[in-house]
Amino acid sequence: MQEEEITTLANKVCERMVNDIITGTLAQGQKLNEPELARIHGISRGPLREAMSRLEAMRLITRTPNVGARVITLSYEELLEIYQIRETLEGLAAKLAAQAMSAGEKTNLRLLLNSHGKHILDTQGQSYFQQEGDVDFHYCIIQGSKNQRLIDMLAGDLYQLVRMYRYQFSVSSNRPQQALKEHNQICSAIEEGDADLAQWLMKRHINNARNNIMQRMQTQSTTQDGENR
Amino acid sequence: MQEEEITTLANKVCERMVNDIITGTLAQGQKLNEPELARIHGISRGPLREAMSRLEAMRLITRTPNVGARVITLSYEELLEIYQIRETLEGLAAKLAAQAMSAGEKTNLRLLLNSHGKHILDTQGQSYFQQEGDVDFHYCIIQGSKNQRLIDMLAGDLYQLVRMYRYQFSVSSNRPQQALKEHNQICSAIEEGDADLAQWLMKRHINNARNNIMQRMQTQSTTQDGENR
DNA sequence: TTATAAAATATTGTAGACAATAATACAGTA
DNA sequence: TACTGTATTATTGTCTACAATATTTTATAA
Repeated sequence: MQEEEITTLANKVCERMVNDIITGTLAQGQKLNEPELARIHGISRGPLREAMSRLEAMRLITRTPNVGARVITLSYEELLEIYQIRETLEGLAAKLAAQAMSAGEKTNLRLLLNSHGKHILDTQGQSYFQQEGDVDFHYCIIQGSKNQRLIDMLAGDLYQLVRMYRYQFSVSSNRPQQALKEHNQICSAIEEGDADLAQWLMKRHINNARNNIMQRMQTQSTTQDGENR
Repeated sequence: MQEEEITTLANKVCERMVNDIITGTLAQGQKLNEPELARIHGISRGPLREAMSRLEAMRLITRTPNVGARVITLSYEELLEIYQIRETLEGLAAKLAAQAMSAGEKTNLRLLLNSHGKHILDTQGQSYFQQEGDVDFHYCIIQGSKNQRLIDMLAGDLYQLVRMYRYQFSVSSNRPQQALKEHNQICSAIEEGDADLAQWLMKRHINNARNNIMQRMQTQSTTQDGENR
């Protein structure tokens, strides 16, 4: 088999750097030194700069000509912006999914939620898995919309940002049961092909998630802002 | 004064190539030869490849490792996808603008529409200007939303795509009076701070525009598809 | 004549060196 | 001591050359 997943150095390093930024290995606001990064990843500066061009396009880093690149810094305000957009776009995705998902896809979605429910019963402290499970659910619906550009937007740059906020602010869901209930409601609406209801439920779901996260960020606020400027 | 607008070769060439793709100088589906392009723009392949990385991130070109890059090809289906997304996002922008625009900004928006009205009276055939004027109006509202990420999404990649469709399919508005009327309605709602109405009107406006464009594309269909594959 | 395989060519991917700009350290002066 | 201008260093931007892969051409055999 030649499932070698052919790719280029720039691609591989780009992926790695995305993860480094999201997980905080490359800290917020950190200056990115090209020769050093090239050495770390074992490549030359050419491909590295291509990777950085893509990171810039994803808005994970900012670049100033002749000065250099820095990792972005997250903010409460931007998180609000992102959730406003997610609410609208994922609402659209749910609406389209209710119209476009096949019977098989709907079945898989239901099975996914069942497994989540079982997992919550088994380990009622493990919120990390729930977090990823939440991702799976939303990811399935996004895919189900069949709108490729919408999929690219939500499952691409925007999703990386959401992941980054979750990692860096450690705001995994603390309400897995409630979230699962809302997921089930959305799933039912999709199964019944009730597009408008699916859209409305999804928007409310994301709005709830936002309020939850905001509340938790308030409490722990001003914990970040560290050694780099 | 040193308003030199400092920038890099990759940036300049990227901008130029964006325009070449949108206007069709680089035709849909065309293979992009790196040495040739580098020669044309008078730079080496390094910066050129950085520019292409950004074009790829904007999804104006597609790249296959070890094979090369091609300009994207537009399709009826993708245009539908884009309008679905625009309807949602610009609806959100109108809603936010109604809440966030300053008194001065609202005044400017009204003045812009007045000048459009005057222009339509003066030259009732000039649809190209109307097209750009339409852009100005939407652009103002997007900016007025004050949601920077939303602004980036709508005024960035997505907007370039819309421009590209307009150029390549020559679908400028053939209903300037009607469009202006709808613009005035939206403007009024924003002036009154009626966010929900502004959102609803904007969604309907874009939906109308989409129907108009689709109708015209139907008639001229299968006129494209040319000499390059 | 058609199909297959090998050679030749062209194109992309990568590395390293040089040039230009910015950041830093240092010295001189008020 | 504080400040300004200069020299030094470091970093980014760019170019050229080479390596690896893909494409095209040519030759050979069925």
